[in-house]
Amino acid sequence: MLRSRLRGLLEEAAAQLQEDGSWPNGTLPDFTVEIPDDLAHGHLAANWPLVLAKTLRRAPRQVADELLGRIAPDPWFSHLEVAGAGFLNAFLAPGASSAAVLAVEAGQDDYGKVAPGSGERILVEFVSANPTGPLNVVSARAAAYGDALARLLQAAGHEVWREFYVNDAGAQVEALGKTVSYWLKKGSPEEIAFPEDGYKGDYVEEIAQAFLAERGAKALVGLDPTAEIRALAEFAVEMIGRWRERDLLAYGVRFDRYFSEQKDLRASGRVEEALAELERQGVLYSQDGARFMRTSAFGDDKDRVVVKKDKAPTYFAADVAYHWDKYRRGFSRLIDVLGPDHHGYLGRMRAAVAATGKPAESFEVVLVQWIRLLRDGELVAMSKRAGDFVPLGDFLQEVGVDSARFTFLLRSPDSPLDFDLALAVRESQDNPVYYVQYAHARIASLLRQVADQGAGDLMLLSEPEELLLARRLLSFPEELAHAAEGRAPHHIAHYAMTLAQEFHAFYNRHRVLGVEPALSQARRRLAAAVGSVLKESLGLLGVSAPDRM
RNA sequence: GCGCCUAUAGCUCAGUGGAUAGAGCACUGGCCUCCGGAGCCAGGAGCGCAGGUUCGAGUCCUGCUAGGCGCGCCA
Repeated sequence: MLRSRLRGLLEEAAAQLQEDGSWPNGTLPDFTVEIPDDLAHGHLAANWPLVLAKTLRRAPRQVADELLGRIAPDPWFSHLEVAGAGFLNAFLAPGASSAAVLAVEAGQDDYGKVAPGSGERILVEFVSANPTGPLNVVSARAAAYGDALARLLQAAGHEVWREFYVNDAGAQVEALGKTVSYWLKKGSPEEIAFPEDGYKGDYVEEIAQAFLAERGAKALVGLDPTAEIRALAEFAVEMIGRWRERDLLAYGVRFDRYFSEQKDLRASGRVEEALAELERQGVLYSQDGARFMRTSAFGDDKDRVVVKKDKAPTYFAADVAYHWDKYRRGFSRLIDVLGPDHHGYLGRMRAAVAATGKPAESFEVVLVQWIRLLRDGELVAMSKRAGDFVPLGDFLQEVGVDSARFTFLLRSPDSPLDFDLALAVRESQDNPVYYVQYAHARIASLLRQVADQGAGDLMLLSEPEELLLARRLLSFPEELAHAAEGRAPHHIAHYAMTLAQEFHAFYNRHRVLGVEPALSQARRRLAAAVGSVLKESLGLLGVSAPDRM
């Protein structure tokens, strides 16, 4: 909206120059319009003359002058100037302030968003933590990221579905069942040794107690050991699932579906169907008694086993089936948000997608790096199996939802993050999120006090601080699109910080109340517009925008 | 050994190939008779190392160093 305005002006000027023969015809190279840090470089800066210099074979500044001579007057810009090596710097005029306020008002709470239905159908899978223990703080980052990404994509006009893959089949769940069994029998004549691959957290004992309370010891009578462990595992997974949903809900994350590997894939025959599909595609072959998939033909390092010697499908086979099923449900794009420990998996998964005949670029993976948990500078080990982790619920209790989400979303997903728990708790009051929320509350308070007495005159918004706010507001749609495109919610967090900062600066320097009515009303509308965009930004991050704090 | 991510201010991190590299926290000094001082203004200090591409590199390429993670007929 903002950048494209300047871009349009420049392109028109260039078209004229081409038309009258001053410039050669043909496609001109692309250029950037950026928001400089230093206002001396204008509100906006374009580098086209620098880029064009080679094509046109003349000095950048001369190109700039030629462009400048053809640029039509525009109400958004007071003037443009040539600067530096050949930048075109543009300075905003009150027309831009006016346009900014009107645009935000017209958009209601959807300013900058793209109407739904214009985009793709996207399935975002995230968290997908093993169902063998309560969610811990490591999942918090992935949950914040995946949810914010989903919100962003929705804002960008896509239809988005959030899914959590529950990996509830296989050895680890069995180990969980064995551990529950251990606790049930502890202290009784049938007491058994703690399972070698058992889970050490206290929560398993809690599950055993709950089993006794809800089902009673009789529930296991007559079951053979395998059936007993299966029953206990099922109970445990269910209970952990309830904890999981409770924690995620408290965190503001709601999944459209928890997709069970056991029920939705294996029991329903999806794995066999997917394998049959792969057979049809002719990408399977037998070797050493196992069934292999020719993933190496699609860019993987080597071929992978899908059916083991013992005829059981591998975890990989289930995952192939899962993704195949996602496409079959009508999604045109899949985004997997995974931990860095899964990256060894990407090659074969991409190959699998390609092998089922789907366009490779429709399957995206975002690796969210670990957070390294520290407590007073000491590294905290985090292994579910060792029972040494910080549960999500406790973490949120200590740090707070808004504070936690904002902290995670301020960072790019591929940046490893050191998170000192002691520090986070101590400093949660200093969290940048409050800076943004404070700006919003301040505006809400202001609006409670300044009566709406007409439209005022938006063209009076000509102070430097007002023009900066106009620039920031006008850039929001582009910022949003850019963040969605780059799968980068952290751009929105930084945008919100900057907008809040620019509002605080404006507010400290200028008064809304007690100035002439036409100006007062214009400033009221400007403040309201800022408040509205702050709220939208925070909303995209899943952070609340309180009117009072 | 191979692969992925990372290295920017004292700390935690931003930075679509552009100008004098930014923010928050921490530290120092100023700022309300008045719309919320959880705020504003000012100050110091930084791109791991070496090459290359480019008019221009924190950004792209190569090598090196350091840290994290991964390389099963486990899940």
